[in-house]
Amino acid sequence: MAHIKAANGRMPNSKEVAALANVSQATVSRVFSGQTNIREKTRKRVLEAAETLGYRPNAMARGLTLNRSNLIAIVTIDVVNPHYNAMVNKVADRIQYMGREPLFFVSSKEKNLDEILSQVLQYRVDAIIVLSAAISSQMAAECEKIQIPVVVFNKYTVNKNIMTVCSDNVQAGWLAANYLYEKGHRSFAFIGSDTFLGTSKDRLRGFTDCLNENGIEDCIVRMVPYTYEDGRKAMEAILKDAGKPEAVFCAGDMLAFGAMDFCKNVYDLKIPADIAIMGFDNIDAASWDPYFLTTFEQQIDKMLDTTFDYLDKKLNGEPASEGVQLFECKIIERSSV
Amino acid sequence: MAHIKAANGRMPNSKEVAALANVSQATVSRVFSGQTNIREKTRKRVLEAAETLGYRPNAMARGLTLNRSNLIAIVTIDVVNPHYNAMVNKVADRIQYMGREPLFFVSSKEKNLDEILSQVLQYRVDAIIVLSAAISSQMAAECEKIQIPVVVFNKYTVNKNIMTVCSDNVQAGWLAANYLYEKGHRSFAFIGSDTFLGTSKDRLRGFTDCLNENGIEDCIVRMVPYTYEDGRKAMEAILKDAGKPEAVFCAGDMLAFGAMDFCKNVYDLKIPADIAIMGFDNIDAASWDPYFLTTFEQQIDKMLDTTFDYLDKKLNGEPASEGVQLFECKIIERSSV
DNA sequence: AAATGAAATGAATACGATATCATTATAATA
DNA sequence: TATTATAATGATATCGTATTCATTTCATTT
Repeated sequence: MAHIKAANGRMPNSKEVAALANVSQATVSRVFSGQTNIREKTRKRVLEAAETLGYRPNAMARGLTLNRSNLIAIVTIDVVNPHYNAMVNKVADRIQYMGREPLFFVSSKEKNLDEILSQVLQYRVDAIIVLSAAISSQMAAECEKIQIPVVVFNKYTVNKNIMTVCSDNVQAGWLAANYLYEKGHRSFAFIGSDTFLGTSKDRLRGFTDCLNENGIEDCIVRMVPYTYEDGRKAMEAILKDAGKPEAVFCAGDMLAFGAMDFCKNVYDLKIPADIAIMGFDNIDAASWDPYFLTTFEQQIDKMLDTTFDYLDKKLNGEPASEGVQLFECKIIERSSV
Repeated sequence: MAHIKAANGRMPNSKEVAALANVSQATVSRVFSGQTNIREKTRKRVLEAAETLGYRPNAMARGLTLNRSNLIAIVTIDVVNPHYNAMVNKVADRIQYMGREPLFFVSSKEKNLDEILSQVLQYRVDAIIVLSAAISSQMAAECEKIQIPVVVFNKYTVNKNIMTVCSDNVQAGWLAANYLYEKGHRSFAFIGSDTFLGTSKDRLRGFTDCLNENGIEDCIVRMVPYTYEDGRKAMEAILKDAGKPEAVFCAGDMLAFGAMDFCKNVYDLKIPADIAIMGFDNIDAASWDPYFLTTFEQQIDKMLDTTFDYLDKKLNGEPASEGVQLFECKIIERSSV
């Protein structure tokens, strides 16, 4: 069925469809914007003409008149992290599920977030979801002014006026220490990631808080980037400089894998007999044979529910309250502790 | 610095900026579209006014007049696969690097590709990059008609008129068999993924071709989804049903990991002494201690170069030839063979 | 068949930018 | 200073849709 007749490398517009269907442009518009007051006969004629010409409504023109783009911006950071990537995918899925399209913005070291948001705003997106990055209060104010809802996901922001959906990292850190302490460990190390610095710091704070409560003041701390290699190196540094701790808490499974492999294969330590290791995120590989890592699981789906409930309300003009929503992380017990 | 004065939840437009700066709207437009013929004094005045009002050009209005959106669509499939995710990230990066924005479309089982492309076209994207999915020739024809360049990445398509950038999977399969044969192996199995069925089939074809050339007719074949678990199960089935082959070629590292772990931990086989295993993609984990997997590396960066060279040319109106571009895969030798 | 109200359609305009063409200001030359 | 040539700016049409308001068509009732 050769249904393409667009003349000159341009897509046909509603006017041309109207001409072919012998109706006004307004009628075509009504058919495609799902209005009800259209005679069935007319609607059919219009749809046929559109099919013949290969017509598709122009989203930009529509956006211009409606003053909304049907786009939702996802602002991410540039990092290879299975857990993070999976999260991004889920967010994109949800956006599509609500009938909108995800517009992607990756913030690198060069471009700071404000610069990027400035770009984002050019597209008159319906909403903005920022993953693991901090938004300036100035930019937040601007978004509020022009009524673009913003959700900051997985990054604790102080601003009371924007929606923040985040795991309770401080609590998780505390739980980790508590769990390890109760298992009988008395000397500790922490490997965090400066790629997710805020998150790592929170986890570390909860971790040391709990240790302090139990009268333990010392905790070896290494902050490194976020790769397997970094986990190995951090572990090496810990073992060399400070001697073997009884338990290591890693703010990321990949770091934990590196640490585990280094302990096992270089220092010939048995896990958990000689040293206990705990991770974070529960990525797929955490349940694989060589690791079977005790780790934390974030309630991503619940967090997404909250995020999109909020956005749905906001985008429908219903009231919705901002503020920080914290979600508990759960320990997944395996055999590395 | 309170620089936001947008009145009523609407962003200011160029007219308002013009009024404040005492120039015509056209002049504001010229300043923001980077024209040169503007007196420095005027430009400064305009920029100040814009800053005061928090003005940002409306990308939809601009797109409407220019008849291009500055958006490039990335059409992906919904799958958790580190290698695939990394690829998607890289594509997004490149799009941003060329000054455009990536618009995401995830094609699931429910929505077929044509339906999605129909959506895509509404946004009048400048170009479309389809990852690991097949585009119908009808849709390809339509895109060509309206002059939207399309690149199909990592999925072999027959259509001669659209640009296809793909690893040479048949050759890679052949190379795998050849490599294993030369290492002395004489009985083989293949684990492929029906998530990436076309790719797997090509690799299998090359694999068996080479085996046949060496007088080997038998090859156990399992096609499964794409997870670690699937790799385990496939391996289990192979060992149970067909007995232990000397070498297994997996069309994906995750499958290989599952297969390896099953061999090691359930059947107590030594790798590579008892059984050789070869993977595909060279994801990060392939170089980790527990696996150290011999695998293939795709020349993603070169493929992206080709992709974006093509797009750059097309988008600048320069001639560029379509067709299939195949890229060799390289064996990364480690210790699983 | 005429009158009435509701439903369907058309005409005109707004949305916010770019680009063309006309006009004015500026600089360069005689 | 008068005369050009050129640079800078302004006025206006245009892009493709949605929407308001006016008008026509249709079905229903009398």
